[in-house]
Amino acid sequence: MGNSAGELRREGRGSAGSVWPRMDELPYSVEVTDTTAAIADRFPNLEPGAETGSVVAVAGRLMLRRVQGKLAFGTLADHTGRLQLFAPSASTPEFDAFCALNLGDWISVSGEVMTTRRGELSVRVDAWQMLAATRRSFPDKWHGITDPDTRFRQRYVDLWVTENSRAALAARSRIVSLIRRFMESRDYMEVETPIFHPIPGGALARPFVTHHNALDLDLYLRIAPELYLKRLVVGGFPRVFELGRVFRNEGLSPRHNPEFTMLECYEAYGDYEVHMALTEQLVESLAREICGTTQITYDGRELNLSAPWRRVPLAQLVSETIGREVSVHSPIDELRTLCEEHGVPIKESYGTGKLLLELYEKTTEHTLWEPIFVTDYPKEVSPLSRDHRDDPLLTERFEGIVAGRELCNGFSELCDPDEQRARFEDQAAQKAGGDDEAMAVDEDYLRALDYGLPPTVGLGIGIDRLVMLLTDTTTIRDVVLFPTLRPEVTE
RNA sequence: GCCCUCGUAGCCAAGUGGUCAAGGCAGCGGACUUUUAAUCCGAAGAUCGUGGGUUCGAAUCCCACCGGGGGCACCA
Repeated sequence: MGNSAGELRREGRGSAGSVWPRMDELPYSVEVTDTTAAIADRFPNLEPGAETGSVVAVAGRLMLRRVQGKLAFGTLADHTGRLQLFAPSASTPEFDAFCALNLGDWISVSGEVMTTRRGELSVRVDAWQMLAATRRSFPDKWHGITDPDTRFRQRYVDLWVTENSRAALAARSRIVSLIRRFMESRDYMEVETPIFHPIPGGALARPFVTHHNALDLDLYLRIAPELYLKRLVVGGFPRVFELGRVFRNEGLSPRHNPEFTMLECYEAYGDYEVHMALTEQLVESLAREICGTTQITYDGRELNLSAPWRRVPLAQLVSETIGREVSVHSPIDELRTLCEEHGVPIKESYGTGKLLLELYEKTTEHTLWEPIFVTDYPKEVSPLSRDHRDDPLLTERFEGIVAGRELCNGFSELCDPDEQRARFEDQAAQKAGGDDEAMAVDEDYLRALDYGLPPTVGLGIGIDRLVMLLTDTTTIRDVVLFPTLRPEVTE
């Protein structure tokens, strides 16, 4: 593909000459009193031909322009919306230059708020100045950009011409802000733990590797903050959360970006029931704030996010799907046969827990639409979760599934250092056996557990997917400002 | 990584073997004092992603490469 940057061209400009504007003529600052939305809010019901006597100063980009000889109309866009500019030649300073503005130019305008004969709310251009010129032409003013590649690479243009883009990304910002407020209102303390990890841990995933020169040390970009956050609980902070980027060296898809944002939080003295309640309350409150309702539409289907959500053990769900009673206690050959029957690829090394999980993921997970907590995952596939109080082969772990996709993962935390060491060693053996995603033994984390981790529950929520859910978008690239792409080829 | 699919001017977009590759927007020149994607007139703008090949003839068919999208695999 070619270099698809906007065409570089700025000539003519009517009588204003070919070098206009000169960069040294552009202002260093400008007064702005109002956003376009604030003006629309303040004057909701003006009659046609009204004059308000109210003078405002607005700034943004000129998105449309309608010049008719001695009278010109413009449409100014800012981050809140659009507003018409009304420019009669008799009163507009440098009227010809105003008419010669290009679509996309940054300008500021001050003047009286009024309405036209047709009743359109406008600002009369009593004074104006250019703030920055576009020297590349803006996309088609009606069609915008349709090519996703161009949209993601030139997000700075996309945000102006694709309303959904701007709306989804603004919603993301608001969701992140609301999450912070929610957590703080429950006495959680926000912390920042390392992104460089000497031992990647806290999740099953392949990490990115980097290198520190002075220490001559390979470091890994974190795949999860989990183990550091639990060290902080050991350190005496009973409620901590981190809202930050994690990195996983995996394929890209409409639901995967190599760097994504995760909320992780830990609460001492609680078990997994506590965080199931927290999750459903958080999601419900976000839905109310962002969507105005808990009865949302996602990908064309209705979905009710109201708490409480169903809680169903994983083995029970699988049993319902395949019409046969199964559990981690089922004979391993029976589970292998069932996997085969359902077209689930398996490995010799899989125990009953892993086989059950595979069955669940391939046959059941995608069928779950309404929010549900799938609980009591096999110990074999949950190396950081605490044993289930009623069944030694299970853990007190849950995943929240919404619209057929995993939204979060949480569990009563494994506090027993000996048991944790055994689980780490089991993981390390799998890693030695060629599993790139298995965990390594983290001796310092084990030392922390030796000092005592109180009963604790932890939770991780994928923020990108949560934003997708609440903004009704089906591709993660629509909720990530600058999604990972191959570098553009430039000649 | 594998499979399918797409790539025509700054943007949108017709054209699927046959004269000099439609049209629109933006940009440029001109007309126009209440428009709403304003309208009208004029001129200009294209290595048809890149490189090979088949053919008398390729945007169109074949191969490779580059980039995108979808799916599979893996995960959140």
